This record gives sequence, C-alpha cells and structure tokens, in this order.
Amino acid sequence: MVVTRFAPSPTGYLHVGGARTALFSWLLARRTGGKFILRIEDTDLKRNTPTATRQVINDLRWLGINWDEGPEVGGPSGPYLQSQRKDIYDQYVTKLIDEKKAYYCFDTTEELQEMRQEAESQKKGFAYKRPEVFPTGQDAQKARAQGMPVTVRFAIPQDETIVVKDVVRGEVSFSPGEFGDFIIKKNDGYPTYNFACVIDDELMGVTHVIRGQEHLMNTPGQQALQQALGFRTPVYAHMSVTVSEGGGKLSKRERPKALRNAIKADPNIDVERLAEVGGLTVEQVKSFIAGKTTPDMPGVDAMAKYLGISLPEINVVDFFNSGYLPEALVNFIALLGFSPGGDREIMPIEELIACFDLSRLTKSNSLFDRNKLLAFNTEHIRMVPKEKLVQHFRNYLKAIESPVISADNELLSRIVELSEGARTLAQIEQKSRFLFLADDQIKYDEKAVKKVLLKDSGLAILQTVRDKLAGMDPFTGENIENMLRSLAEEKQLGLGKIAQPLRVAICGNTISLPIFDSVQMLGKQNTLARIDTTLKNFGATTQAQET
RNA sequence: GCCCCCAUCGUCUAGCGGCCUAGGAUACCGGGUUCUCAUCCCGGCGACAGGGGUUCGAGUCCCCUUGGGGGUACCA
Repeated sequence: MVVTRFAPSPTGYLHVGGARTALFSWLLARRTGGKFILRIEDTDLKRNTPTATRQVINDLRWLGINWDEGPEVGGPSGPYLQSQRKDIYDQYVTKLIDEKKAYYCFDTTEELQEMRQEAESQKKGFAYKRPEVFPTGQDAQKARAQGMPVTVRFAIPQDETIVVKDVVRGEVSFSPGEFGDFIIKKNDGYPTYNFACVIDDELMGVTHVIRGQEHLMNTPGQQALQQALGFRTPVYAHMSVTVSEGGGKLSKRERPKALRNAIKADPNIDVERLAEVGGLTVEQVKSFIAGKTTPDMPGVDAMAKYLGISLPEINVVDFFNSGYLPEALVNFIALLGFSPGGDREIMPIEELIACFDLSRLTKSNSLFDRNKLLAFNTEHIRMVPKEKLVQHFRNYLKAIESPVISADNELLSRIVELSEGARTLAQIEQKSRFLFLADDQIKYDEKAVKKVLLKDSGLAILQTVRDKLAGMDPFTGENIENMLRSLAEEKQLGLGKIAQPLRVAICGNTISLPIFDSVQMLGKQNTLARIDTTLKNFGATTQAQET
C-alpha cells in the first residue's frame, strides 16, 4: 500500500508552497487508495509558534486535504508530533553509537564556524573531520558537566558513491567524501530533521516521500542513515519549487516586506496609531520599518488592513481572506509543477485525483501567477454547487466580519445567484454590502457622484425615478424593471443613464447587484430614503454651480 | 567558493526523433454582447536561451557556454 505524508514544521501559517507539497502527497495517496499521514516536525523549539499547528490543521481542512493518521485523528504509529517522540529517537541514537556508526562531538558554534571558513578559503566544500577515536559516553558526561555543548554525529560511510533514485529527476549521484558527518542529535537533546525524518518515515511505513527540491541534498545522507539502521528506502519525488515574481522561493517574508515598503512610501504615517492596531509597541513598529525585525503575521495583517493596502497572498489563509475558493486554489497549485496532459486545466478535485501521476511532475520551477489563479477562481465559482458556494460565502463573510453575514440562507443564495460572473467572493460581498448597511452608513464615492449624478441630468432623472418609485405598488422587481425601461424609452436614453443615478443613490458607488433586484431587495422605504438623502446632499451643489 | 537541479510564448504548460507551419490556458491588444462591476463571445500578438555535435531528420539525444533555482545550520 502506498503511504505518503506531509510533515510541516509549525513555524507559522501554512503557505502555498507547503500546501502544494501536502496536496501532491495527498493526491497520490487518494489516487492509489493508500494512506496519507500528517506529521508535525516540531523539533526546533526556538522556531515553533504555539498557534502554528492549529493553523496548519485549519488550512489543510479548508483546502479539503484530510489525513488518515496524525494529530486529531490518531493512528497506530503515533504520537504524530515529533517533540513527543524523543524516546524513540534516543533509542536509535544509542544503537548507532554502540555500533560505532555515530559519535559524540563537543565543538562550539565558533569552532565550527572557523572550520567552515577554513574550507571556503581553500575553495573546498566543508566536510566535518571525523576524529580517529570516538569519544566515550563518559567523555560526553564530562563535557556536559563542564558546560560544553554535546551533539551526536552520524559517521557517514565515506567510500561509496550514493545514488538517489528520484522519480522526477532520475538518478542523482553524489561522490564519496562530498559531505561530512552530520549532526543527528542536538545539544538540547532533540533530533535534527535529517534524523527524525528517517526514523519516522520508517516507523510510519511511509513508501513515497514527496517534498520540495530543497530537500534533494538531504537525501543521500538520509539514505546512508537508512542503510546503517537497516531501514527501507522509500520512493523519492523531489518537486520543483514555486518561485515568486521577485525571484527566489515564494516566501512568507514577502508580506511584511510589502507592508514595510508601503509604510515607507507614505511620509505622513501615524506610527503610534499603527502600533496600536498592530498590537505592538512604537519601538517595535519603528524597528520593523527600519527592516530590523518582523512582527507576527496577525500584526502585519492588522496594520495592512488599517492602511487599506492589500498584501500579496502567500499563506493559504490569505487566499481565504481575499475571497478565493479552496477548490480553485487546490486546482491551481496542483498545476504548478504537474500537468495531466491533454490540455486539461480546470477540474474538480475528483478528476484531479483520477489523473494524478508522479510521472507527470515537471522538473523546472514555476512562478506563482495570481492572474491565472483569478481566472481559475472565476471558473470554480461558476462550477461549484450552489449550496456549497453559499457555505463558502458565509465562511468568508464571517472571517472578514462583513455586515452581509446577517443575511439568511435564502437571501444569501439569491445574492450569490445574482452575482454570476463574479471572480471572487470579495466581489460578491462588495456588490451586496449596501443592502446590509443602515441608510446613514452609505458612503458616497466622489468619482461616482461626479460622473453620474452631477453630469448630464443625473439628479433630474433621479428625481423622476424617485417619484415613480414612490407611487409604485406593488414594489416588485418586475414593476421596477418595467418602469425604468419605459422611462429610458420615453427619454430616448440608454438604460444606463436612468439606472446609474439610482444605483449611486442607493449604494454610494457604481458597483452593485443588478439594479432591479437591488432596489427591490432594499425595499421601497430605504430606497426612497437614500434617494432623498442623495438629492438633498448633492442637489444643492449642482444648483450652486448652475447659478 | 563548493555541491546539486533546471531551461518551449510575459506566465503555467503540451511535446517523450519525423504527426510542429510548435498546441492549450492565462495575461496583454482589438472588436462584439451588457443597467454598473464582472462574466461571456470573436479576432490578434507572442516561445523551442546561445554554440557545437549525433542523425537521412532534433524543441525532443550528447557536450559546452550562458541564465535561473536550490543546498552548503546544533532550521526544516
């Protein structure tokens, strides 16, 4: 049976790169009827953040990536948090030491640094020099007692070429002696990635390791470890990397960077207010602007929201907050570094599973193109069953704290229906928001007012429309439509000339749901009230201009 | 510096020696539909990085150059 896993380290939100790795592993498992495991690699105490595991789990769930074993669902090979598996790793470390396949080291960071510099000055790659005689357990105890750092290194066999058989890259060989003995147990007692990963993949029965290309250089070392311990070697697939517009790996750092640039570009920024909304001290904000530190994501997001700027979406949750559908995001990232062939692109998840095949992974890196994702999203909004779309919309509204959330399912469903062609959930929200604001909360967009109310006879038409609406009974969409159309005909004008002033009057700008439905849903009373406010506010201006 | 990977339209990609005058998608440009924003429809622009081989024949195989990416941690 195929067993795959996704093994993130909980250092922050799940970003699209991680989501893609998870997705490919998941797709393979689902395609083959195998098993997909979620394992949390939290062996670096310094980097873990308390909420990250929770967030990664949420993000995976939102994407629809479920796991057969792992946190929250359990399984026979648990625990699935590496921080809870220390005893297991220690057993294997001891075994290796006993067999003289690993040894204690007492080097300080500074000493190591020197060795590396020495190697570089000789234009050679650094490889740790193995001692002739391995220190004993007593030596280690003594060193520890003296306050020296104690680590354990794996004595990697130096006499043979290591060949990594990779599904996407073919056979990649590494010359003997190219890399030195690497640390498997850190001074704090926790295992390093390269060690814990090998142990867990074996113990959890992982058959296929799908991960980013950044791990390719780790693989020979891991294979040597597998041999030394008598473990299987799984099938490896090192995926191409997703790069960003600026070049380099798509990184979470781009969001704070974009925010910093935006702040710098604005000369009259209120640092104190910024600190307040970001939940930071003024000092922290200053340090951030200076490029010295980076605050946590929620702080970054809050500041961006306050400034009204949109940061490039990097984390899965960013896409959620921007109104993307998980179906679209999954479909899109699946096609980054994978192609089913046959010109197939837009497809539901079932189809994606059915056509997934490791042999069709792409070798070259790919750039994350948000434009294309938008196109995918538009398509998926159209494709997704309506009830599901309404559910997505509701979740979105809740997350962004939109007033539209007060709508019941029936109304939400109608709004969604009337928004056919929308590209994101954000657009649907934007178009329907005015229905859920109090009449005095409507903000009139300056440009819209100028363009449709103050130009031509916008206000006069609005007055006429107001009178007709006031006398209308019943106040139905059909009656509203008939009235507006016949008025257009009567005045020899396009419907736009009639509808736009009305639109601006009721929603404050030129973007809304179809006008007939908008007016009908808003209701007679509110419509008339908003028109009256509009006439009062902007009517005086025109008259003043005319005289 | 050292090691490794990669290279087709701006971008994602199809192509696995002749089906290629290089296909699709997206972006962009032009036109049409439309009450707004969108959607939608039609048309257009646009690529085999360069140089050597191999072969009757090369986008496809080999080598070099160049370019891009990754790694080089007591991070994962």
